[in-house]
Amino acid sequence: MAEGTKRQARKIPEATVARLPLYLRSLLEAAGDGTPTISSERLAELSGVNAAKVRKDLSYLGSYGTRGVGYDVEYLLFQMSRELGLTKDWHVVIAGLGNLGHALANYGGFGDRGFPVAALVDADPRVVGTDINGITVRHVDELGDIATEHHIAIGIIATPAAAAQEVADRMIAAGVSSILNFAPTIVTVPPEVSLRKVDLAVELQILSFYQQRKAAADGAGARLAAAEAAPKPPS
Amino acid sequence: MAEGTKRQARKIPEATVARLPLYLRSLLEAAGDGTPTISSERLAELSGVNAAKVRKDLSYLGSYGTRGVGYDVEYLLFQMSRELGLTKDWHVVIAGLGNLGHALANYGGFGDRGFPVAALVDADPRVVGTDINGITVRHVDELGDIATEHHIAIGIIATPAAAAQEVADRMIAAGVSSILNFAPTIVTVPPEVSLRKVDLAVELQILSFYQQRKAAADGAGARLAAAEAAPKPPS
DNA sequence: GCTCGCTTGTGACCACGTGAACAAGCGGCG
DNA sequence: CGCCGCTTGTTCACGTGGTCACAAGCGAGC
Repeated sequence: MAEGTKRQARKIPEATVARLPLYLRSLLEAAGDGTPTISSERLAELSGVNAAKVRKDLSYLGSYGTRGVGYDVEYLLFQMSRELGLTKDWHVVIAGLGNLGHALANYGGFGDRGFPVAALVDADPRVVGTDINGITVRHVDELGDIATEHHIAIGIIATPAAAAQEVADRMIAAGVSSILNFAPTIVTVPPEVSLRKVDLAVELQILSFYQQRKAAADGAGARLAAAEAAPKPPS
Repeated sequence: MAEGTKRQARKIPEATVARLPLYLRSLLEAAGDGTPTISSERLAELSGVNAAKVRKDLSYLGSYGTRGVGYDVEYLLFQMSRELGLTKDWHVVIAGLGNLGHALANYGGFGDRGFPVAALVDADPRVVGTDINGITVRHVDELGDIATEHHIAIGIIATPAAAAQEVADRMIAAGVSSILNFAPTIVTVPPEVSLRKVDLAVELQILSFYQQRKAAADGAGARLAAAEAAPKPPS
């Protein structure tokens, strides 16, 4: 116990981690209805996955269910919140206050879910100093002070693509170790920093691909085949 | 060839499809610099993946490279755009004009990338009739007319969670067959409809999980272990 | 025209995640 | 107190995706 090797936390697969928030939301819903216990099957239905996966995912957290009965909703909520690190608030900073950044700053849903927006930064002098949802926008150069001042660990990048890497670097230098990137570009970070990205254009293009396939299936095969047979480019 | 079985298009793995837009963006960047050809290694670097994966992904589209040289940027751009269905515009409708919907409607990036916003709908009578970015918001009841009128195949849901399923159902009834859901809830659709979801709170919670792990690794193991040993809920 | 270096395309292998099936175990009922 | 139904937790088989390594093939240079 007092060994030099610290006890390794259970290894939870990434795919499972990505589903935990879904379960959490479903559990909150069930708790709101006053349901005392919930079966894996019901939880699966609410979360849009299948029951076997739910049980396996939950088993990574521990054996919190009761055979023949199900899972105690409140208890599971507590354990899951703890595992997800939601027992404390995580202050976030939003960088870039264009259309999207503005919307994110105004969106109250973050604070409700334990992610209060503690600070806003931008590089544009016309935006710096303005007030959004009660928070004054400060200059991106002040990131270091802001981050230590508010104990910020999570940063959201909503800048244009060209500025994203620069902003990410500054955030990391300021001690931010988790970044959510909305800018349509690749941002590289050191391995100890977590990075997730959300790209709206990419999502639409993926939908477009399948839409295209559906359209092509409706008898447009010939045209497609012809295009495929097009000669290589001029050498 | 004139068989009853229509020629099956190459099967492209979902994971590959999700990366194609990244390659496309990198190729556009390279084309902007005037680069005539690009190697898989360079393309990998620009897209943030590894070279072997790039080659395998591109090979699903066909043998469009030249050994010893690389890929012709313009030609590959053309082939990829065609495969992704980006040779034509896809008109989209946005449902729900709260903070996020508003930002999406104002965001010019969609039109530029071939996804012009053709219509806006909302259920709130105070919002219906207002003008956003030159488009008049119409009532969600008119979805059927609007969809056929504008040939809309892609819908974006930016409503509150409670309304999302209802809106999705209406979109599908109106002929929309691809949906991008921003509402924090599970939406179920028939199998022939494509659905993708983006949930900001979920993304933050995933980051929170890993942040929590990092924090726990810094000597807070004892407290964690204690919490884990907590007794089961009152029976 | 031949060789050599470079880059693609692909086959084999491995890891991970998924889905089904089943034993273990809990609570309720007779 | 023992049986029975129900639900979990786990095991096993499978499919998908990722990585590596290498043969195939193209172009340049001599």
